[in-house]
Amino acid sequence: MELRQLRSLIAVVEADFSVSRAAERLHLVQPAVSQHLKQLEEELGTLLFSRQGKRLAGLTEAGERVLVHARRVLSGTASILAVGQDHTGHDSGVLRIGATHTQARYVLPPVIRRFREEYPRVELQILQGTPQQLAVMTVRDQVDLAICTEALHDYPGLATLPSYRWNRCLIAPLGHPLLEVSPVTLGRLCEYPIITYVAGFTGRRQFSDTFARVGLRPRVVLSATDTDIIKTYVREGMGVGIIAAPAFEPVNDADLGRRDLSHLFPWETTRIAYLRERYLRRFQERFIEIFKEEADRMALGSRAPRVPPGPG
Amino acid sequence: MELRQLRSLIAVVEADFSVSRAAERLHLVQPAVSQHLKQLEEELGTLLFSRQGKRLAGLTEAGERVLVHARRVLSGTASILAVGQDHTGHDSGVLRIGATHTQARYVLPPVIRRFREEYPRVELQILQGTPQQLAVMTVRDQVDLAICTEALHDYPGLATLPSYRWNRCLIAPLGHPLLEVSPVTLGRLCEYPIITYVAGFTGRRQFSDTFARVGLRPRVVLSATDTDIIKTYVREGMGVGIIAAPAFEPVNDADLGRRDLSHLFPWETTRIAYLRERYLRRFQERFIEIFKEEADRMALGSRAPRVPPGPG
DNA sequence: CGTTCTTACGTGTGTCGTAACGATC
DNA sequence: GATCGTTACGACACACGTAAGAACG
Repeated sequence: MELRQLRSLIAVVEADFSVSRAAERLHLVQPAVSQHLKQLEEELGTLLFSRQGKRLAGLTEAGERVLVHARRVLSGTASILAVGQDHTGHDSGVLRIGATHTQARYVLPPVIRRFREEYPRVELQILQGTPQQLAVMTVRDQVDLAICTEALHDYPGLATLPSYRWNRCLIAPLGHPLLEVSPVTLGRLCEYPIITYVAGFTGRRQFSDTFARVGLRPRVVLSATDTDIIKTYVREGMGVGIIAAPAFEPVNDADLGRRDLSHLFPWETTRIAYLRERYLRRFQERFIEIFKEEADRMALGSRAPRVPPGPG
Repeated sequence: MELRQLRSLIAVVEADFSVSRAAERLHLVQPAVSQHLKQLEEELGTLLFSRQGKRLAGLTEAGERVLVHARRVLSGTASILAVGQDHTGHDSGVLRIGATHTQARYVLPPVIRRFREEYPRVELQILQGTPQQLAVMTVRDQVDLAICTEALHDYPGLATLPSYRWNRCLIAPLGHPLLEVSPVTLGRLCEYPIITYVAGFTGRRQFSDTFARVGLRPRVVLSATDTDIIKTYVREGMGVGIIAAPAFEPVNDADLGRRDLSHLFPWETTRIAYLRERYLRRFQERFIEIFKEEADRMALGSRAPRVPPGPG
């Protein structure tokens, strides 16, 4: 068995079972990749691909199983290379961060700024996606770190560190009655059209559950994945927004009124996730540190409780 | 990076940094192994070994880190080969079981007997060790499955399945006063010299803690790792034995009296451990099944509670 | 002086690329 | 007929083994 054979296996799977495209990606010619697959199947004594004629159609059961471990193997070699780069003293490399829009837009900027100062030679990549997608990207080693609030529990291969806790706030055009009335209750919220996140994003599940538990049905007239979109339509007067508190920017959002809602909803914990077994380079660990520091600083301004030391 | 380079790295470490002996084990000549190490160090740009002159003395920090992942990589390739063997239909191979003496002597025999009938072409190896050693052997992939009650919690890389619960019983020469008096209490036990397991074995910690918690100090006059040894000295009249109940054999031990002590001590859970990430071959999973079935059968004869479904 | 690792060199294996062939939509 | 995979073949690379040299106890 050779590493190149495993690389070809994975490349073919990720190229939707096109050997030619896999070969391109690997900077090889197509017969070479074909040979790798053949050699693997011969050594293992089993077909890894189901075929339709000559064309590859999918993985056999054996193929699925092999794939899992092939990924582990190559992840291991990547870790080994990373150790090397860490010890050559070059603080250079690539840091691939997976984040939702809310994280990338409102939470990450100060973190990124500090990180860039410390590691100017590290190329930063921010890849966006739904929490679900981020989790998958992380286990597939397409991002180094993922930052999100949801969907991480289902992947035992991921280690997750709690980074900060947050809750929601209400935003509305200045002068809106909900900004004046005291106190705000779940019932009051239901009297107005609401704009918030779509399901699967930024604590939407807990949001909905909170109302459901007391038998209320909020009138969500619009939901979006991005806080920006929510703000936009709040400004247009389509309804009141319920957003993650860290996403409110006092300066840019001075035209909007804001009220804290942490007495109404459960606190959410945003976590940093990465592949449990992989080697984290120095600057990757440092990024996590900076993130936590900035998160703590942010928490000082709010009433957020400390993150629990809980397990991943 | 090539797999052979990683193999050489590991072999050299496991040969106490002798390149020649590593080469022997790998069925290579010594310059070949030297070259592998050199290539690895060159590719990573770091020394992996600390040297005294030409001789290798130990691993550098980078070397230690690389070693961890190199093991993962080769464990992955082993899993891939195992998938292949599972799918070629040959139910042959090797099953390496790590067990303490108590397990190997009193619990495993019926399991092994059934397993051998089902898989006559699988070679069985029973490797003995302390629970601590067994855990290490498992993470190093020197055994496939380890069966023990202790020391597994400290290794996050291990998956553990609860298999059966057991408690202790008292053994003494027939006619011994402790066999007659009713009921047996911790206090009564302290009146007699006791023979039981050494620390780190077969629930010795819980044994000692139980007494300590009520301020009693049992007079342990002899401790051993093997139940056989304990029985021997009980027969010689050196004291009463406190052993794992499954280790009492009504037929062979007819010359000894026995009393259940499960009302005095906490129940222990024996677990089956294996490397979390590795692929378990069919017959390996089947062995676990058989083990659990036999454990259940054994539990029917005792008052043992069902194993909890708890996590690994 | 034996042991152990390094360096040097030749041979043979095997990997990849080119090219021609076959199948499938 | 264009696309995609397989087969055939040759050139180049390189991994291993042999053999000789250098450091260490």
